[in-house]
Amino acid sequence: MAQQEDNLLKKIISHAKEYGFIFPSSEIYDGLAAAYDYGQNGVELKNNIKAYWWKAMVQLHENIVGIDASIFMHPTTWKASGHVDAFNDPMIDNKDSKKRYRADVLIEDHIAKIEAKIAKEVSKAAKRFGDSFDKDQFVATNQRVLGYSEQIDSINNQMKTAIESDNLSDLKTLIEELGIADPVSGSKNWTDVRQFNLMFSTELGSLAEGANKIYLRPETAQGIFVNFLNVQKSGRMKIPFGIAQIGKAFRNEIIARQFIFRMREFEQMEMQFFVKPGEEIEWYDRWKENRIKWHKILGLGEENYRFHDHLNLAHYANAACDIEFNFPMGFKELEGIHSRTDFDLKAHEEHSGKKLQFFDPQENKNYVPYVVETSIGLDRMFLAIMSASYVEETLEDGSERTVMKIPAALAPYKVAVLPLVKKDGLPEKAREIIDELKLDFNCQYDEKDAIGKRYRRQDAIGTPYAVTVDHQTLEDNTVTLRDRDSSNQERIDISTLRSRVSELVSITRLLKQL
RNA sequence: GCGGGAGUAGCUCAGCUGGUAGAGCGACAGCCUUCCAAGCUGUAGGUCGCGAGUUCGAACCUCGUCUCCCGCUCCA
Repeated sequence: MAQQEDNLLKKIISHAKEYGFIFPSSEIYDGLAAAYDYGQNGVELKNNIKAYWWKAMVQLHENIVGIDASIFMHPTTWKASGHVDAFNDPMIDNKDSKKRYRADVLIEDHIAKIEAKIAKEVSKAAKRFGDSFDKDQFVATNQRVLGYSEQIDSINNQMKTAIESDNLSDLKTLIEELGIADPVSGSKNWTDVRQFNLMFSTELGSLAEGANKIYLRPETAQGIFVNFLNVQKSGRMKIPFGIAQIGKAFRNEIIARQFIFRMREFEQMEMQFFVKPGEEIEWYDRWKENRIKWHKILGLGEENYRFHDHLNLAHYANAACDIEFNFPMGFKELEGIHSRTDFDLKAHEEHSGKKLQFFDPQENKNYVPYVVETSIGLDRMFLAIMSASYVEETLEDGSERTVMKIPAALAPYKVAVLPLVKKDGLPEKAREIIDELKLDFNCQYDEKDAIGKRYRRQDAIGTPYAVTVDHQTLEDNTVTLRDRDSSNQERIDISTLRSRVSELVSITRLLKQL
């Protein structure tokens, strides 16, 4: 089974390349790890996904508006958001077990062991002294406990100094002096401590001396938070309201793999919804429901989705879950829905000195709104659609076809117009038809090779409908409309073609179900 | 970053003990053909991932390097 799934991912990667969906970045130079380019068909699919999301969020909600914030942001943004501290981890590897640990966590675990010793002393003493036991006094006077406490303080100080001054070799020395062993193997054979900063940085300003270090945003959310007041004031928005954004984000992942699932440059579709404090859980639940519906309407299979509730919440959240999708490599995060409390806006208030509050006329008071976030990885959504759509079918006559059953509304091309043969005026008639259709739909024209082969080509890129012009067309102005998934054909009048196709492939049809 | 596997035409792969680089499919042009990868003719496309070394001679042997896949790790 696992092997089958691996094969599926491989097949999708290979199909994506062969049919112009996704190419490895700078491939002629051997590629660049974990960077991919969207090709001629990929970009169409990607744009359609964006359109479906944007319409569902912005167009359908009168209290949600969009923005497009800059990728570069003031460096203080990332101090406020916590990324400068939290995205900066000192890591150390054990050479024997090949396990990697955060150096500070190893030291903290060691401290926890000493604390456990103190606790043991305390409980022993408590037994000895019975009811007359004064814990605070014991801790303050017992020589052994005092010794442990001193150890802890000393280790903490050394660790803090080392981390704050970015002195990684001191950190390693500390680990060695404490005799910290790999919890798995017991080995003390450590590599040097290395800093992993997940944010990409660059210099702003052309002169190196005057240059300021700035970061490529590791998430799009902060662009929304810093514009909270701008949008609220200029758009006369009233709580509850949302701000949506589609844009690139960058993370220098230690390991970026699994095709476009984890890339260092990726695109997010995020919506931050600002609510009255105390109502956030109610809205969190509503957005969970709304978002899963958005996914299921696409028809990729309801069994391919599940919620995963977070038990360990991030520092800013009071509720969080993922919508997971059944990718070829198993169920993995596709979208996150987080109740971020007022953490971000408050942090930006503190760092900027600006009030980021909403005056509630009903309550007649100001407050910092709470935030419910929905954040979906566009590239992951792309992969989800590719993997759920890829089908190898054996036909009745025993031949095989590979068909991308991409939801019609998202397919790169909506219609292929095909003259049955390349003579008798059929190509001319087909051109007439496509000239009309291309005003509304992304169309393809193809007259090369036998008709069956042309159908298969369209199947491979997921074109949901094919219009075939035959000799009867010249007589009565009718064509056949072939359905990609069933291969069934219906004969319809050319004059009804546009409305018929529109009905089948429009995003509107999906939106109505939301 | 560590360990394992792999890299030859657009794709799937063959290529013997080191001796001038191959097939099928696909692509392109044309012929033929009235509905699901038919047939015929022709064409294009590879310094065998890259770089060094050994050798008279390297796709093949050695070393290095890059990229991809799997596992570990990480994942706001």
